[in-house]
Amino acid sequence: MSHPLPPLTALRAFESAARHRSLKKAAEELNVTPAAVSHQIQILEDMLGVRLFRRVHRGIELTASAEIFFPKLEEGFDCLRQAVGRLRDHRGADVLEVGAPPSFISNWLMPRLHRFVTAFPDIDVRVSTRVRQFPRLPRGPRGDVASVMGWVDEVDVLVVFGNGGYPGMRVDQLMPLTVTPLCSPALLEGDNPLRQPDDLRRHVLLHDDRGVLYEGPSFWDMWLEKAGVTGIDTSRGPHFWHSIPAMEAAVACKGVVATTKELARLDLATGRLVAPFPLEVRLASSYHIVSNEPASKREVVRLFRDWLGKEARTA
Amino acid sequence: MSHPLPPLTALRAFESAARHRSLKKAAEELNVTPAAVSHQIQILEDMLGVRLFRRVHRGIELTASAEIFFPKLEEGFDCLRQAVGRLRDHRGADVLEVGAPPSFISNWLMPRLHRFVTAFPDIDVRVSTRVRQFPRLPRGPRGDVASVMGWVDEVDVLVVFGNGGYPGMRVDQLMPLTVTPLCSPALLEGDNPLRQPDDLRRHVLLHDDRGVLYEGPSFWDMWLEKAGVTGIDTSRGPHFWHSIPAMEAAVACKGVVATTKELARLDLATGRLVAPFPLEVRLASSYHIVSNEPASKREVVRLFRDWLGKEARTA
DNA sequence: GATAATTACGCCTTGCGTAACGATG
DNA sequence: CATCGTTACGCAAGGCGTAATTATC
Repeated sequence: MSHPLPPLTALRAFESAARHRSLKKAAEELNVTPAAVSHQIQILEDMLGVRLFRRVHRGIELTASAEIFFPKLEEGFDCLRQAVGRLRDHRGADVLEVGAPPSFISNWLMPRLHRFVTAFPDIDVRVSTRVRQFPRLPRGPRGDVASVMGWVDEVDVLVVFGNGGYPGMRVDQLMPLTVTPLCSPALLEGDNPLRQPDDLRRHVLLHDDRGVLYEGPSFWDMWLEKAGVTGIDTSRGPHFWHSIPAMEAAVACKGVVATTKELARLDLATGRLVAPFPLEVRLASSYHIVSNEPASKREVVRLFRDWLGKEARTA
Repeated sequence: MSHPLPPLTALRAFESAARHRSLKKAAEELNVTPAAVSHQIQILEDMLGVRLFRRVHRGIELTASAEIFFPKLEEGFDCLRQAVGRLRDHRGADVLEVGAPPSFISNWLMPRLHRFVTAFPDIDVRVSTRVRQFPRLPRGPRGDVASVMGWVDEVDVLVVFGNGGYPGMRVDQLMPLTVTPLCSPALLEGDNPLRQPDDLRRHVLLHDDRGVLYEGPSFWDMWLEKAGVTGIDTSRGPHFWHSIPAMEAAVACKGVVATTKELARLDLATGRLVAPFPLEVRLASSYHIVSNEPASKREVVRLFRDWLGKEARTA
């Protein structure tokens, strides 16, 4: 324990040579010349003060010391190989771990992912998510950054909503986002039909609070200001930290939600939701593709990043 | 298996840093600077394409990948440390394994070894022996060399009888040997008292065949020729491959043995044997201290070799 | 401001290849 | 004489140190 290990390259050379009972085969395994292996083993013999191989005829034999030495050594290197193998299985050349918020996954990624899987059938895509615990994080960009930094190392690619300022990371903007009111088509008719923005004062406002949490102003305030509507009390109505329950409430005719149109693509297509007004407000924040520096260079990560960008442009 | 391991120094740096949860402590353990450890870990992160440490506050945290990676890695390096430890226990800095023929051990080494042990109480001396299987070995120097080469790597120091020509070995002559007839004191009197060499023709000749096996001429032929005695049939009498049974036969009054006086020191001192004639014949072969090259440099080996030489000169 | 980690730069050791040599069946 | 291991020599890269820098409490 207290003694430092002998040079590791020498140990590796010996382990391989002892396993193969041949310097030549060890040299092949290690992709070096037999001379290099021979040299390493002599270094080891000198450092340990023990002869390890008996040079005999055509090849080598283990000495008694080597017989004592070798088994644990082989076991050790087996462990190292296993350790690397585990990592390769978990985060291997053909394994891609993607992290994203639940709303992005269910409303944007999943409807498209089959195309990536079809295009690259050898890549094992694993999608994981985290529900952000907003109360525990500081609001605004600070909390955003802290959350990303604590997550990005656990995956290969992260898709996050934010301003993109993640130091030391490879960051690509995926797509800008636009906010507009959305509601059930039932609200377009009935007692208080939604015809113009001013009609909103007679409806329940559902609040997707991501605006407040990430940007400062709420989505409703942003949109109503652009729409030139005044005199509406935006403190009314239920608040949601995440977009999915906010949109579900809208689908259930509980009111009108101001949220990102891009995440409602499916509900809009199927008619569960409609956008009653053409005005859309571009957000300062947007979705970003984030990877840490080592991961960003991996082939699978590059492929997926490119594919995400192409999907965002074409759809 | 098929993939080569990442650089081992990088693996070692990571293992140490992950175990200590600190680059600084790892640097201390590895006797390098924190900068070196940091560099190694970045190399590893780049090669694996995975971030391993989350840089946080004062220190580091393991990422999920590192948590998967680390345990087997630690186990692996533990095995390497154990492997080296076993070797150190078996052939450690304070362990000295001595090999010698049985006759040398019981008749020369053991009576003196207590002085070495007293002088160097921290050195754990382990004496081992091999009974040479003469029928299986070619006679003369060739068999001698083959036997030594197959033994010297299993011990730290070998004391052997021979001509000293062991290629690639560190060889020191321990002491020259002289041959003279030895017999029980009972034979000096009685019916056929041994007064002069010529009296030998009326006694049984016991043959210590090491002369034939190592040098060519038998001990009896050598001695009788020097003594100027002719007409004695040296084919008479029992032959022994090893000196101990030959000397035991002499002690038991079975006859007169021509053997190396130096190995009979104890029996001569206690009077179990006597040397009836002053003539002693110097052998060409002698005892040599032999070590392989790595072992010969070890401190304990150097000490023991010097001690052997001093003992041989003073006694 | 103190501690720990990272970066930049340069040195020097280490590991390796080539090629000639040695041993052995 | 064919094969495998060793030796000699020299190059190139990897590993490391020093010192300045960054980050975080």
